[in-house]
Amino acid sequence: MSQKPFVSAQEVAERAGVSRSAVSRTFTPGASVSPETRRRVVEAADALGYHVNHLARGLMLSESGIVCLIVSDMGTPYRSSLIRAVTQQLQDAGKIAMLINTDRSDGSVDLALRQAIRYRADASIILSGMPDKSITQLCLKNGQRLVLINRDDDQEGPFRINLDDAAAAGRLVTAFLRAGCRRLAFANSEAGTPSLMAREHGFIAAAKAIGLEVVVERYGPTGYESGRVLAQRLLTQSERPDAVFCATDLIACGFMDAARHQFSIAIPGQLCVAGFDDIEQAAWSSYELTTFAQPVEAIAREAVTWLGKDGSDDPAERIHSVRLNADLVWRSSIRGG
Amino acid sequence: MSQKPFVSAQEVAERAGVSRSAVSRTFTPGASVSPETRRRVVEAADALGYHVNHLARGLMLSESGIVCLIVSDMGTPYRSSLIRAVTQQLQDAGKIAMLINTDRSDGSVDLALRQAIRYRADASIILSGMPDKSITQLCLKNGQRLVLINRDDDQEGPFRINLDDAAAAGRLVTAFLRAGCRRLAFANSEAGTPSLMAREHGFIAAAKAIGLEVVVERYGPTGYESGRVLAQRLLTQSERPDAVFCATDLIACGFMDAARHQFSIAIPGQLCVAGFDDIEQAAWSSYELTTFAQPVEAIAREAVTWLGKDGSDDPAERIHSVRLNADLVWRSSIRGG
DNA sequence: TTGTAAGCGTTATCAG
DNA sequence: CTGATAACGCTTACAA
Repeated sequence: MSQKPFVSAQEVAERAGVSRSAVSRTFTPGASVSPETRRRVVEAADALGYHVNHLARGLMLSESGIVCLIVSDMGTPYRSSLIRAVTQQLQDAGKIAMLINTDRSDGSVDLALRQAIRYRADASIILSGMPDKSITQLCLKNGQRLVLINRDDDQEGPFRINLDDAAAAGRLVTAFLRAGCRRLAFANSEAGTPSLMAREHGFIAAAKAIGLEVVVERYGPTGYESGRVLAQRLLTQSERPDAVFCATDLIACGFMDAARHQFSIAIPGQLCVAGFDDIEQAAWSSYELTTFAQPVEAIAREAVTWLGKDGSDDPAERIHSVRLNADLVWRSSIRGG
Repeated sequence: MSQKPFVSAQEVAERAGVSRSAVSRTFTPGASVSPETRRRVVEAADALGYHVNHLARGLMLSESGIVCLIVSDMGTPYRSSLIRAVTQQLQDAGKIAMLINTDRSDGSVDLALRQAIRYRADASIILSGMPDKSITQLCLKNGQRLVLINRDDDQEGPFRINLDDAAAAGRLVTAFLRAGCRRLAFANSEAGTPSLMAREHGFIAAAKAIGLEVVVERYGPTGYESGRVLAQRLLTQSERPDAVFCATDLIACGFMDAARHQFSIAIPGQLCVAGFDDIEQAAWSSYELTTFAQPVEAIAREAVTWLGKDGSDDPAERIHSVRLNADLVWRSSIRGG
């Protein structure tokens, strides 16, 4: 077809009979253009189908409007709902999301961040995995802002959004106790991420505080199938637990399904179960799972607002981390309530 | 901090003691550079933390490497798994995905495509909603390639990937028949998208072909809750159906939950159920849902391969649409099998 | 308010 | 193989 498909400001200017800077100004929020000029420019632009080239604009402004989302397991309910919330809020803030899938390998987080730098993303938001400290520094040095969600790291540069996993897990012990449970168990994956481990440790600590032991089992990746296997292991022990805290809802769903259909255990009659994340499925009537809600909207808001703040603030004054609460959502997988 | 955060090829050239074109060539796949020059350039680049600016590169090549994904309801299992597959394959092909959330309103698909043009995306892949024909033309005129997934439209320009929904739905009638079912029902949402309607019509037509009527009910958006409401309506009728085809798995899950827990109907004993999509939850033991599998990997592959093809081919020879099969996945929500 | 001109960081072209 | 030079499309002083 045509060799030069995109319309440039130059062509609009010619058609409108003005200079190309007039065109530029027309599409720049805080610029002064006479109403008459603006009208003619807009008219010509519409007729020609002109759209400002954000690549070129980004080149000039050294602000691309691009924010990279670095994610693995994005098919998972919790992850995908977080992506939904973040993309929506970014768009509301006039930015746009680039999505990088890091399922392949662990080093791929570093590769993803390199990609973000190449596209001169204004920032990167990391939802999974953990970048090498050297890459983090590289990003920061390149003026890239970094947000870590539920990564619970102690690096200084990035903005960190975390949940109070341990505190939440602690509150659950009381709930189990009120339901008359005494033999507590914790079903975790082998992923060993900080938030997963915080839930485990918080639960154990709170139990120990009132003199109860917790049987801990860890297996596989963080998903439904692991929940089934964990049920296999925990429910065949001589002293069967009467309360299980699963590290995530997905694990809890697998656990409940195995408990009911394979071991014919009544929930919550003979066994109380809790999860974490409050994915959509937790509310389905096959589960009715009591769980802690990830405040996805709040997380997204925190991230986007922080990005919106002027980077030129005194770095010392800038907030570097925020801790949000995970509220307990009561459903019928725990007795009482 | 520093005012000019990003390192440019210029600086690398100076440090390496070569011209900037030498630097450019070093990072351009098919360019000729002497091993010695390359070594010095790479060394300098590493030391300085240089990364090619893809914004500028895109400006030059008029090929940004960006592909826009236009999606609504991305928190949904089927959508998110498709996003996962597409992003992965795009990355494997050396491209990168921009994700645009169109949950807000219907016109937002048009807005999204405008955004894609601004960032000079090489292509846009539309997973939900339908763009106005004028916008489609605008994209095509701007050299943007367009892929429509399961949009089942008859526009000429875009590449269309569709499932044979009607044929799949037809095969299901036979399956229900073999299970001894005679009172068929179809549970649909009110969304009325082409693929949803094709399933409905295909099912009705195949049933009529063997002399059976189908009770059709439509309600709300395409989700779990609608499935519950649809169960409410279909299972309280005087002649209760003994087989229900739900337009999507999400609807089917809601339907099954209501049927079992609210109406105490045994599945598949008293009622056979089928869905569409084969989301992860369909395999969970609370559902064991017989369903049609969306070939997400194949869809992603078709899309990305088509994008990879040289756009300069004779447009007449270029393939404009492909139709994939949805295989039936047998599970225990239908008797026999 | 408007136009002119410089520069952002690339890559392609073309001599050498 | 290498280096100078001209685009690419935009914004923004600066001068009119």
